Amino acid sequence: QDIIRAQGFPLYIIPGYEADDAIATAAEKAVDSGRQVIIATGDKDFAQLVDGRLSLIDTMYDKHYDRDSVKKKFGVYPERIVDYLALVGDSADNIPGVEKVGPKTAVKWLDAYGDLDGVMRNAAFMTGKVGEHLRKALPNLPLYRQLVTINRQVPLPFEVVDLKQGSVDVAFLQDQYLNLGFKAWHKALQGQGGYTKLDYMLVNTVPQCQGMVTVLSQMVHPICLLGLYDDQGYGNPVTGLAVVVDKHAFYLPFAESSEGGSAALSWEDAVSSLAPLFAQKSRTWVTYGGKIFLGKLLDQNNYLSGSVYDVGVMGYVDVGPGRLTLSQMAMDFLKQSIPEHEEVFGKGAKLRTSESLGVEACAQYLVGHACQALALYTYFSKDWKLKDSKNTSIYGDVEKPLITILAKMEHAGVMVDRPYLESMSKTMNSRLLQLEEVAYNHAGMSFNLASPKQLQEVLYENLGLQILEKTPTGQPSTSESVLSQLAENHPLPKVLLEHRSLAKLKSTYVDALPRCIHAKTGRVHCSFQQIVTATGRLSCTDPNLQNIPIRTEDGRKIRQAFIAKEGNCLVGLDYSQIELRIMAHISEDEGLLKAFSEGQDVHLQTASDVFSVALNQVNSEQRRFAKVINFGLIYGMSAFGLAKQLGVSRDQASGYIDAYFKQYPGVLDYMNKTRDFAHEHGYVETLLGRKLYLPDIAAQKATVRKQAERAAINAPMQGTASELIKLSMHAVDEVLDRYEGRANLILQVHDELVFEVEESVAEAFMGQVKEAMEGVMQLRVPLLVSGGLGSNWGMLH
DNA sequence: GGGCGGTTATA
DNA sequence: GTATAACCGCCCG
Repeated sequence: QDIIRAQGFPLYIIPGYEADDAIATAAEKAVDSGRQVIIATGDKDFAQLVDGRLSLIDTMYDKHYDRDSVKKKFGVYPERIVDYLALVGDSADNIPGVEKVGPKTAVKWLDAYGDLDGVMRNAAFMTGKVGEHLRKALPNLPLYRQLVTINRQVPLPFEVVDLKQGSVDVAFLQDQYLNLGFKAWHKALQGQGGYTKLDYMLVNTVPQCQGMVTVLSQMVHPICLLGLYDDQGYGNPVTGLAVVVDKHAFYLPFAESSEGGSAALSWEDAVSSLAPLFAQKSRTWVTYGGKIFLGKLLDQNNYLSGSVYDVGVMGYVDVGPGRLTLSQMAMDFLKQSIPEHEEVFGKGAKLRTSESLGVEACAQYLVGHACQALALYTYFSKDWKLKDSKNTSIYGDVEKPLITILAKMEHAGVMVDRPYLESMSKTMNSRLLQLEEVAYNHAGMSFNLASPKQLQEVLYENLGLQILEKTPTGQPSTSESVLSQLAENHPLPKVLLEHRSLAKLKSTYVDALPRCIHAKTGRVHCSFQQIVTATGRLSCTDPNLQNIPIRTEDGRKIRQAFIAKEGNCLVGLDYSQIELRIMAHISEDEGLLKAFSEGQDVHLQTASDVFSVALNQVNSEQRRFAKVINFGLIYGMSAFGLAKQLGVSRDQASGYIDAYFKQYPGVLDYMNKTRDFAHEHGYVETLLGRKLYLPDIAAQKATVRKQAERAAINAPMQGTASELIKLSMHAVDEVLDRYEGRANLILQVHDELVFEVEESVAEAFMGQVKEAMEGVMQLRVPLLVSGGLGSNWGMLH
């Protein structure tokens, strides 16, 4: 409403009346005062108002309606429209009309009998089904006609002259459009009416490319490189490249291949021409999502020797995840409008290829984005401290060196045993069919076991089992924890549990992984995401190799499908209790520090302290409880949550927590201080100074706020752990250099690194990596790394 | 075909 | 009780 007023349009709200009626009344007044009136609407009801002085315009379809065109469109003149609508009905207004009567019948009747009254008088003579329907609707037809008739007796609080457009409040609109992200309107307000055409040089031959390189090599400015891909997945071609430096912009469209003497430029030729530039050690490169580009260079045995500034990663370090597309950052930080990839290329089934879009459109898109990337680099470099108070830079020291490492990992890929998984799939399939049969027998009917909706009917309506938990939407839950409890009273839930876990393993891993094996390399190349998590962790997609099963026996078999190439083995090293050690370090709690420095089993030590028994007197249940408490603390748990997890009363759980904090007061102090800090600042910090923002920390709703408080307690520990392993990846990268290709880092799983190493050097390598990982940070507690090696990933621990 | 809820795999 | 990604069914247009 504010925007409508600021646009200079008078806005009237007349309580108790429909807008249709107010519009019609105003229109009639205007006609009476001798004016020609046009109503802009898509609503067909208005056709009843049309006469010589009043017409309609449907802006959605760019159509104009006068008397004759109303007759042409509906088959009747405006004065019969209400009769017509009463017969046909109007779903938008909830008028049913006469059943089975559509435009054809209505027009036929109205032509034959003049008007609705005529039709009604002759209802008795109508033959067939429609005749019956008409007679059935007869009593209601006058009401329908009344309902579709627009009321022209609305008391208007204005005169026709008041409807003139007033002045436009440009400043207000500019501000609102910017805040609301109405980019096109914002741009239109600047009087530019769309995106500015950019000047760039088209580079589509090898000599032109060499010419460009000659120009660029003499310039010292940062160069922005932005690749274009129809599909960002591993192994897909680069379809275009924008090169922007200072005031110069180039666009290189890539032809499939330049073999056979074609003059067109191929990606391979471009890399060869650009190689001298890539080799410059002092060059600053600016990118967005540059990891993909680095991967493409690795395919060509090439890489960037200079510094890589990825504005996506810089944005992530500065403001955290979310709103990190170039388009969003350009708007948020630079107040500049460029289109999203989706706006130009579409999405889903309607995704367009760069070829179908054409070189000019791709060039406009990519060069525009490259210009903004360069501007964002400038913005982050001056406005944003590359060095902070702790003399470390999250971007420069943690994230920047990681980009190349991630590109190398993805490029290396992982070997997966296809025949092994395919045979496992068959075994699982027959077991699933068996379970299905058994389940149908227990249920007394067949149904889709994978449908929670159908399952819920079977369990709670047909079998009458007790509803123990509800889903967030209020439906009775059929989750694992519920089914486990129900299994004590009925045989079906146990069968479902086995079916569920087996089906999950089969669809997510056993069947999916072979489909991920790349045709050219014979390996699986996942994608590590560097700018998505709230804590600084990496995530992994396409496929996610950070959630490969390990806990169950069946699950572990899937790990065995991850193997090493001929003559190599897999080496895995992981930090033990890393987050708990970080908590000990940050909180400086004496008891916890002591537990770790003495090299104790920390859960055993906790159990001994909390339950006041000697170390050698702790029983297995006490140790299990202590372990749950230790984990719970890292997650900011409450007595309620602990009780649920342990299956004890809330009071008992509360007692354990009290006993814990009494033994480890420094931990309690840390929790309180962290929560307070989060409330005061809206963020918390990792050990290296990364700010982790908590937008919900001041929420009105207690549940939302409490959740943010728990996240605040967890974030410094999870975040610091993520930094620690990132630093260890840098350290390990140097070890890898010494092995000259005989060892490669292939996976990172939050506290674990997995390598593929030549068997002959594996033992020695493992020792060096362990040392590098343990020495990556000096904390108040020692860092302990345990490792293992074997022919597959299932054998490493 | 796309989006969402329910569920489950990992650290 | 923290942090993720992916699968399936279901519902919508």
